Amino acid sequence: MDDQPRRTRIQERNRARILEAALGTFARFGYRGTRVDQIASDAGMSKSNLLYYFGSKSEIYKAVLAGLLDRWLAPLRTLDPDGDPRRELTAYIEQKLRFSANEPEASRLFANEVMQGAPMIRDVLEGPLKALVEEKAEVLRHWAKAGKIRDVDPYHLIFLIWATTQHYADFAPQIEALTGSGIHDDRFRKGALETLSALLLEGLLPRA
Amino acid sequence: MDDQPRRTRIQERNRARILEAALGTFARFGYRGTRVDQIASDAGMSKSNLLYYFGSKSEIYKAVLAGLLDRWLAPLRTLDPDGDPRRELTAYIEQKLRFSANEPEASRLFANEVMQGAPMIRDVLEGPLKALVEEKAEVLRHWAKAGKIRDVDPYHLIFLIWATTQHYADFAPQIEALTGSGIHDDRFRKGALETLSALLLEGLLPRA
DNA sequence: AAAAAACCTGACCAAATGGTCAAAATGAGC
DNA sequence: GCTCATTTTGACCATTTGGTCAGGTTTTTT
Repeated sequence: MDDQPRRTRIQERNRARILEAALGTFARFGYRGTRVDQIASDAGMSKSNLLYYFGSKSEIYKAVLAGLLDRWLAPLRTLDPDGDPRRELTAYIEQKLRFSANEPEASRLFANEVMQGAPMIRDVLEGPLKALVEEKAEVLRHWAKAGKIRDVDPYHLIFLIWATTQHYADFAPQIEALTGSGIHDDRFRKGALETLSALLLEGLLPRA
Repeated sequence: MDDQPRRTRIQERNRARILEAALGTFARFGYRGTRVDQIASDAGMSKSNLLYYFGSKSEIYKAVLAGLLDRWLAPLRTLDPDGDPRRELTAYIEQKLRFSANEPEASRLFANEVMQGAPMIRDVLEGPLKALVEEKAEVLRHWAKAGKIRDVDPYHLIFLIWATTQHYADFAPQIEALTGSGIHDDRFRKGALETLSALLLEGLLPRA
């Protein structure tokens, strides 16, 4: 598949710099809104030099996305069919919130790519992601059948967790404007986790 | 404030066309990623003619956003402090889902603007929106004190509703790839509403 | 230290982009 | 039909953008 690229130290360092800078601008302005020049200057090098490492804008974009998808997907993989639903789901939410806190730009880039119609990652969505989600949906159905959780549509449940956790990264400016804080703050993140998992597990209405 | 512009029929029609086309491309590509030329061609007119109606790209953008904010905010305004929490929240979720179904592009444009740091609407977020949200948070706290709902952080609760409902518009391509359907579909929307309100109100764990 | 390879720069280019303008075409009011 | 205001066009412009390239500089290898 991937042949070993055999990279120099300089290459290693500069490619990393470029990818980091590119993540920032792609996340903010999308693919079309991003200027190669700006990536270069953010990465602290000339445009010519940047293009020495990545032949074109779209090549940078693909490289950034490729590194991103795995990290985005990882938390879902850890959902354990044999675990306790309450524990498992709380852990899942926590991992997703942590991702939003630690890599908000990655979250926003993913959102941006999907909002544009997922032109670059459509095959991943329809292939590996779809398979994984179906597998985990089956886990949820199984829990429901065993009476461990209520019988709800597993897809909408998964979407709810994605939406709420990613929201803290994707809409960070709004949240900051309204609350004066954000998911990067430890206390805030703890509050979000508690409220989210409590609502998801116990619901809003008082129990009889 | 706004002086009456006194517009021709032609102006009325062409401005509307432009704003609609602009909504589409701004939602997809963001401000910087959008090309004036493309808006014009989507609106069925020449770039020159478009610029006869709106003097510049940013003028178009501002006009689109201005028309959008009210519609985005409207549902929250209807939350009635004297109503039954269960009814009120379900109605709120339904309105937000309807918005995602009927105006997905508006939802995506809003998301895009916020993700870029809300440069154009920051003052609205920090002013009117903040005030309205604080007001409604107070309603939720009041319900909690009256024992009508559980005592949860009202802000995270509001974010949960925003996140989940908007997700169906903003991440439509992903949802479509995974489920083969989307919020535009009546049956799908009904399913989303039922699952969402059930989860939010009753929670996932079976009641004792 | 010489040679080879890797790295970097600045000048350059064609295409695209936001925007202007004078003049032509179309419409409304009489 | 005639006049005047509105609308539309196409040619044009300066700037920006993605990308190339020849040659110079630094690092690595021998």
